Amino acid sequence: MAADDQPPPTGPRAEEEWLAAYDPRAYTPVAVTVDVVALTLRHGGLHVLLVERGAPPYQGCWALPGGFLRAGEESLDEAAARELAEETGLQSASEAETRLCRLHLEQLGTYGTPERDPRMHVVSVAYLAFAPDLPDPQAGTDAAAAAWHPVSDLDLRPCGRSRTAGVPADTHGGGVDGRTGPGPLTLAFDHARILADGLDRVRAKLEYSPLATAFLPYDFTIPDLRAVYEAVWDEKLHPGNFHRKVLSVPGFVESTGTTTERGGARGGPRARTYHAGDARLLHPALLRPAREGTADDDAADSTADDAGSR
Amino acid sequence: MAADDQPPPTGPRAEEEWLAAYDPRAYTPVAVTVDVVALTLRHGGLHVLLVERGAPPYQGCWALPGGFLRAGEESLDEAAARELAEETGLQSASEAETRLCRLHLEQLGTYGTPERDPRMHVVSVAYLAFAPDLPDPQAGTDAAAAAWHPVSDLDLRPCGRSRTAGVPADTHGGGVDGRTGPGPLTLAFDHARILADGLDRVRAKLEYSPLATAFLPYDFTIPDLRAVYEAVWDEKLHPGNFHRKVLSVPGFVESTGTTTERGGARGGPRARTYHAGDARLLHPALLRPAREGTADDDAADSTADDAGSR
DNA sequence: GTAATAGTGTCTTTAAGACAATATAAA
DNA sequence: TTTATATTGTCTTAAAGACACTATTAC
Repeated sequence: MAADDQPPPTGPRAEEEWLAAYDPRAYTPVAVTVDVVALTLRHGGLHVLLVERGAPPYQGCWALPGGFLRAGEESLDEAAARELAEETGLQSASEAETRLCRLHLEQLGTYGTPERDPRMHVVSVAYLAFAPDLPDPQAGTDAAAAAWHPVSDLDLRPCGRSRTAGVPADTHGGGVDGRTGPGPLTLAFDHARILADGLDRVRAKLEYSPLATAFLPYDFTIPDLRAVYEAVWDEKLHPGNFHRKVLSVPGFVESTGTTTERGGARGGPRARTYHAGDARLLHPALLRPAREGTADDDAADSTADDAGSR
Repeated sequence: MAADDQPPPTGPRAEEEWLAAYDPRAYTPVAVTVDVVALTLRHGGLHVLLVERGAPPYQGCWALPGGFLRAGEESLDEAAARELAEETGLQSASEAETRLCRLHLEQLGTYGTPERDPRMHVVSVAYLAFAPDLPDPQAGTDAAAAAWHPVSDLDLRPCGRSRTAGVPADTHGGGVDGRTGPGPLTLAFDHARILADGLDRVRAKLEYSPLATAFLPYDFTIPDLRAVYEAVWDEKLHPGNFHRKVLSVPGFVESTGTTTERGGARGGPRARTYHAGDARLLHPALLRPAREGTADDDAADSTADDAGSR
């Protein structure tokens, strides 16, 4: 269903309640927001876009960028794209087209426990975005501060166990590049959980989809692509086997016929360049090397999508 | 973020708007509902639970069971479980425990285009449920009628292209078992899309998760399990290879040491029985046979979850 | 008996992973 | 020259799929 049948206030289904469905202001409200887990690769490491909260709760804490769904005006996808454009500061149409056109945006999952926001019941639809190296976000637009943070600097443990709302995690002046913070940052609300789910998703998705290319510019080399996999999976891959394997998957990459201008920073021949092929699914998949300790204790289903077949 | 920063009405971020976030009744409302794609196996075929709408819009059409999120009272998961229990008529605590305890419930995705419900902006969080053969739903509880419909009888084309709201698809008296309908049924709202996404998800999930066992009673045979795969994938599988493969995946099934009482309906030896093992991910996966025509045109990412690794 | 099915064995092909080797470019 | 890296080759092992075979049960 979409909207009908018993409205929120419990009780038998009477006619007046039926009609009440047409005026939702009459009963307990729910807020709908959209949050974005935006990932990019900088200096060879995976980074996530965060904003610093300027007001309670969790004042001074970092949080995922997001905002209210504009009711009646936009879809969830549109709201996510809008929030991301606002928060990255890529607001001008030209820049947004240039930098965000290659952006991949997909729904991650929806989080809606009543107590996740102390003020009211908030249902947040989380999105996952991958983009090639983006510039530092322009402040002044929205949040107090926005910055790319290395994922490895964040505390992603199960939950914000100590819900001491508003404690500014001692790393206030972490700097705009987020790389000088002292200890692991804790995120506001249940954003650590959302980010963890997003990381699980992107790690899984690299296996059976060609989305690693969304982290790279239009033309790239096989070693570039390998660097994406190594950063996201946090594992070294065998260069030779990786190279052969990528080329063996139909539709993954297409040769441009040219090579890079220079060799690698530390020597080596010039690499050939490629761009993304037309495959939407990798066949066969690029399976992650089996981790011994992590045999079966992965999350088989935490929250949201896939629909990817193979 | 969860709830803060600019409230829906556009404009610069002023203090009064900030405070307005604490009284969401002040601006355009959004309704949050939860819809469930409940799948079960009956007579060897995949069936979905539908309810017949008793009021406009789409009066007389079939729709996914669902209802409003009870703001402040329950999480999304709880709302989905509640709706499913209500709609299947398994309301009594004992029955619900007996029949729904083995139920698998996971979030599918969230649908929120402004025009998906003609009355107002409704954001629907869709869930996917698998269960062993369930009884026919008890009417009288909620919707006008609820019934299991063979998935093959439904029209799942891209969209409800003819949005002629309220036309009762000529199959009004299709019967409670939903198997005597004349033509393919069309679903209300965007429920055809949601169902299609759910089917994509379950088909993909059988590959790398042991969830096929959620369609079966506690004890089952390998041929039972094969029947689940064949019904969901709509493909015949090689009995010998399937049998060996299932047994070769660690943690998929565990032998009970006994066999069925009788052989197959049409002859054959008694099969050994098993129950689900403790693996949460299949390793190696049971890959679907490659369809020639469907090489790459699957949906690589339509809407929501996974977080399943491999 | 006849027909159908459970379960196993074997073989071929494909893909993954471990190494090794060669060529090219930076310092 | 030295060192690092791109790219290709070879070999071993694991798994998928095709096919054949035996044993068991319903009718």
